[in-house]
Amino acid sequence: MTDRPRARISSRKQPKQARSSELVAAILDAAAQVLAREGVQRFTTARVAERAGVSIGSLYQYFPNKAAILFRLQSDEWRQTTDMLGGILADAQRPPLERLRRLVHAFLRSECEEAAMRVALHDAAPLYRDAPEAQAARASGDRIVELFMQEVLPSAPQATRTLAGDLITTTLGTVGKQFSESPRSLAEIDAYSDAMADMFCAYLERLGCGRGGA
Amino acid sequence: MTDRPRARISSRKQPKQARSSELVAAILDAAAQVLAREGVQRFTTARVAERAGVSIGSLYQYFPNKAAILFRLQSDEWRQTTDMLGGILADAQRPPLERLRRLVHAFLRSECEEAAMRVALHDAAPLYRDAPEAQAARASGDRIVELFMQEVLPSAPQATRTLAGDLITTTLGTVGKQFSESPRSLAEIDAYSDAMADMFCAYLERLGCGRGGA
DNA sequence: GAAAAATACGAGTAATTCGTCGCATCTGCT
DNA sequence: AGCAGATGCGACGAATTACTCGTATTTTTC
Repeated sequence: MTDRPRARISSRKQPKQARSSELVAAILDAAAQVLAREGVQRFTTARVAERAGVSIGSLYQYFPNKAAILFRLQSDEWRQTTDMLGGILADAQRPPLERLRRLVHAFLRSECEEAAMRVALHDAAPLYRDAPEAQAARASGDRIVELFMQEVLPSAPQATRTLAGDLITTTLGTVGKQFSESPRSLAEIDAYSDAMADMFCAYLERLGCGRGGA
Repeated sequence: MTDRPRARISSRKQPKQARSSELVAAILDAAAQVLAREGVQRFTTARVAERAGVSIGSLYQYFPNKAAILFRLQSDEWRQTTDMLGGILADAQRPPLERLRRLVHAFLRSECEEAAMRVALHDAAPLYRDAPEAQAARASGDRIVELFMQEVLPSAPQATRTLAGDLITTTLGTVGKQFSESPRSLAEIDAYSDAMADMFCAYLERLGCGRGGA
């Protein structure tokens, strides 16, 4: 824990012409493919460049190093996921616990899509985990959850709410990751989602002591 | 997902004299240290051998490759953990849900010990995850849980029980792993354990429909 | 259309890695 | 003591890796 390779992750150069934007897109696309098909161990800049039909030199004009490519993929995933989850939780029409159940279903479904890439991306975490950008990205999701928890547990003490929110978020994320490592049928996904939602709801209703929603 | 490096993990040679047993022990000890201090990226056979005060050639006489060392460390961890958890769950004196709560506490505490090594070991999973030995090891833990679930949810249908057991096991494992990635105080560990146990108990009691233990 | 800027190229470098193999040393046994 | 097998050694080969840099090509600007 002394001397992990410090990752510079900030971008190297912004594409200004159309062709370079396409090049960056091609690289990201190829990176996702290489990651899914070959795994982290064989994820190399040379392979990504080759699959993208781009020279290795061009790749390094827009990404300062290998970790930056991986982080960019992960970052795009995170943004996409938080947007989706934020949308579901904000739907004021439905009772809170039903929103939570929908969220669990949506999350597990999305985790199981492109599972190979996501698993490999997770395997690559040690390459970018320590980067400050990564920690900042995580924080934004937490705020959404905090608001939801205030709605569903208005009378609980702050500490309890934060702890419960953290537990649910962590469970959803880590269990979802683990779940998606094996190939799953739609029926399995729904069954597991319902079980997880049941668990969350039972927990929250007990914490709320009879003042539950659904 | 086509062509991951196939890991031969079976042992190369059994130590027959005392000195070679000590050598193997020294290697495993050094491996744990290197893993904890340097992380997976810098976990190399040469570094392990050097730290163990042993030549690289000797190392390769007892371990067929790098993955075998990591797998051996992981394997020892698993055995130790399953033994502990099995002991707690088998304690017929206490009501089932109290045993579960104790189990959660014990598991989180043990995860937080040697956290650095465990995190790095987890990062190394892609190196041995596909090995058949690893999958066999996982199965043994599941049986213990299955028995416990029969005790706490005797009237629930088999499918429900299995699903709930799987969910709880997975949650405990993955959330515990994530939780232990940050340094934690004893108070934090206890608070988080209680929250997790609360969640499990609320879930199981709801499933059991009023026939809970604690 | 020419100068300037942006983009693309890919051979080459330096470093690191795993794992082998031939030889030296040690241990137990008669 | 003396031998055979077990153990220990570490320089070395072969492969892979991330990343740079000088040059060629394309696009934009005037």
